[in-house]
Amino acid sequence: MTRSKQPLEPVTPGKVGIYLCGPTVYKPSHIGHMVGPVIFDVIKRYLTYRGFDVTWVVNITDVDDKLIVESNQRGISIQALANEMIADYMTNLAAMGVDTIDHFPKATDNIDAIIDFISRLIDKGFAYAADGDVYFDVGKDSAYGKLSGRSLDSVQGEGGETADRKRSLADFALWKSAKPGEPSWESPWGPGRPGWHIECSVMSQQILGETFDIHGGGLDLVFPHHENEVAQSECCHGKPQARYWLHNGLMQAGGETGKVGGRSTRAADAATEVPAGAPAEGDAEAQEAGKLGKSKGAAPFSELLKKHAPETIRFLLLSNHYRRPIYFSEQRLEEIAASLETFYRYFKRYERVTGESFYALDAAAGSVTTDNSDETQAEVSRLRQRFLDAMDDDFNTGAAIGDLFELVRALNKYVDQHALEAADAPPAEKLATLQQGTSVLRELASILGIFRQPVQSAGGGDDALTGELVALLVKLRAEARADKNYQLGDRIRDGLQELGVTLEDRADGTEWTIQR
RNA sequence: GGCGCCGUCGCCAAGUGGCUAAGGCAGCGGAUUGCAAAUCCGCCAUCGCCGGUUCGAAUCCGGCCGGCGCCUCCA
Repeated sequence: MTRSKQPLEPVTPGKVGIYLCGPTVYKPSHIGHMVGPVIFDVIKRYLTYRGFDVTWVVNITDVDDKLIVESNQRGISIQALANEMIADYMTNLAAMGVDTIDHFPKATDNIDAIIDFISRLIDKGFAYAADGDVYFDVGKDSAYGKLSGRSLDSVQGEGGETADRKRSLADFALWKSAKPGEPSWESPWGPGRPGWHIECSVMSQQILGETFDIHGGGLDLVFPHHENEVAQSECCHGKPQARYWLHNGLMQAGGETGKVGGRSTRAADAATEVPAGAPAEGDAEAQEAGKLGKSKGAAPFSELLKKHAPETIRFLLLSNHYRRPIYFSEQRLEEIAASLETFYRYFKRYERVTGESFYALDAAAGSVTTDNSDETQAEVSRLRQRFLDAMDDDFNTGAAIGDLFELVRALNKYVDQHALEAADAPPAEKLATLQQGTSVLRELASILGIFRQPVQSAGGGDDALTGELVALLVKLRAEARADKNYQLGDRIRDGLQELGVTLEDRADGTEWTIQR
């Protein structure tokens, strides 16, 4: 509520309760729906790493006008629709590596509690029933508007057919009476269903308590959703609902060049200089910038997953500070994928040198950095500390990732300096230093929830035959080179390169990778 | 119109009063390599514009320009 960073002081020392507003399950999720979960997954991982006992709740809103409309259009029940979209959401979360959510409460599982909650608000005079509807009376809440920073008279409120039942247009529905054919539950005010905001007030309180620590959601939810939620909760029990509010920036659909909106006026300038109808049009969809959402028709997340590795998408979401908007484009994802190769190549290199898989390293073992007499060890512990400082500063994952790149460079340098890759039997203490430094990388990466599993092996081809064919060409090239027939060898290599196969000659043979 | 956010290297992106303005992608030079690839080393920005506060500002204040979000469903 202070609109500033504050030190974390949990309600209960050592424990942290987090509530993140989840999806209304009426359509397949798009990439925007993954932003909050990925960010809070990292937040939970970090707080857990720091020794807190964290409980994280993500609600599922499975009854709402939008579900009714969509289910009618498709001719299925809202339960069937909800189940289908929940399954889609869960699949997408799993792909993103978000597996730290403790509770997924559903609105329809908590109707009784919602009715109780509304009754209490009526009893306290903060809400009133009208023709089967129940509305929250914003005029009774002197604090209304404190979260989003707006004054009551600046709130328009929704008009429409219910306008005449409300005391003020800014009042919002806690309970909506059912029209014929609509799903409904019995209540003291007649058959109906919950309004949009009430489920979050109720379910957060049920699981995390009246006052909990962190409430999150997209920036677009600040008003009216969170404003109304705070109003309901705090009028109901008279205590603060959440101690800290974290709102993530929204995903912006970017153009092909990655230049979006205000990031560069040059694109706009150039456009005005170009005669209408000339080049620039290209791909109208890609030129458009703005928030993703149903109005923009963002692609289902499952489609995106077909084209890009999950880890690439996760990395994109963590590559800047969570409060800032994320500019999304195909080109951006390709750049991210290219930068990730630096890590993947190091992991393979580490395995060549030590015979041990990076992924087998113990993520918890990285913390022991005692000997700083060695230059590399000193650098590793310096970067580790900088990473943790960045995370302490409002979960600055963008800065933290920068430290990861510096860390991998320090480790590559160490391998180079001591020629560990060339040596038949590298000195044990050198290997120990390398292993120690690499386990720090593993430790820090696990906080971000990245590099947890090997990505599909970069060797190997689309199918077995491709792999065998490449292997055959590599063998032929090796024979040509053995005969000093470099011309033929290079022709094979260049030809493969044109097909997207890159060869790397090493002391112990030739390694190859396919870019797709 | 009201409320809020933002403008840092070709692109992405840290930094919000004082070390040489992180890091990535792209690019250039070098080491290495038969040549490459990979790796390492080096080079590559005075922070939208104007004015002010200050010993000192990308960082604070004011104005301007540009962009975005919310005010109606949206993570």
